[in-house]
Amino acid sequence: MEALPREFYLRDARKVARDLLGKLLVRRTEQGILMAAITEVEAYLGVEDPACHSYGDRRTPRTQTMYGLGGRAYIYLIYGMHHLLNAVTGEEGDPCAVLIRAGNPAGDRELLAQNRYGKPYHELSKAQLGSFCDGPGKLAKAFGLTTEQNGWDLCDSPLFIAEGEKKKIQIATGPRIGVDYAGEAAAWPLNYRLVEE
DNA sequence: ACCGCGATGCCCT
DNA sequence: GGGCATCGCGGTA
Repeated sequence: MEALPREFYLRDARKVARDLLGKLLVRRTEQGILMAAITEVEAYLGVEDPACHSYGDRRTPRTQTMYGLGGRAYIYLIYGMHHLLNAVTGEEGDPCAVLIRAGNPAGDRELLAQNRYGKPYHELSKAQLGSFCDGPGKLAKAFGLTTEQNGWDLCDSPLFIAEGEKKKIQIATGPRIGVDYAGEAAAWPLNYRLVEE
């Protein structure tokens, strides 16, 4: 399993977002490997996007990672308790990113289950099985991600994104979630999700 | 099913 | 000191 190359990320965030659907998010740990197929993402378009943390060229300690070269992981804490994972896109100095909002667990689920619910996979309820990684906070939790991994290079670290199943997919777009404060920009069709067949 | 709300800490003004 | 790229619970149907 191989990480997507740097060039994948050095493009418009909207293109990267679409192309991330169906790809495999992977984390290697000493205990094993964690995987999920990406099913929902959102593009954040940098200094001219009122919903983006870097809107208006806000260079702060938090947004520093977004200003770096595309392909790094931008992870931050929200609401005092949830971590959110983004892939930085574009060239250095162009602070855009794609938020990974949801995925389907893949491969061995044991480590994901342990991180997410503190229980072995076979003890999970039906409801728990169905809401494993269906939100950005849940996904980060299942993968054990915190600000400790902020800045990790998705092209050269144990956290990366790999090619998924090659099959035809259908993509639905919509408004971005939870950014009403951004006014009209919240309605920009920058949320992308896989349509279930 | 859907709705409302509280949790909780860090960032930025 | 205000607000946040969320989640899960407990209420009402």
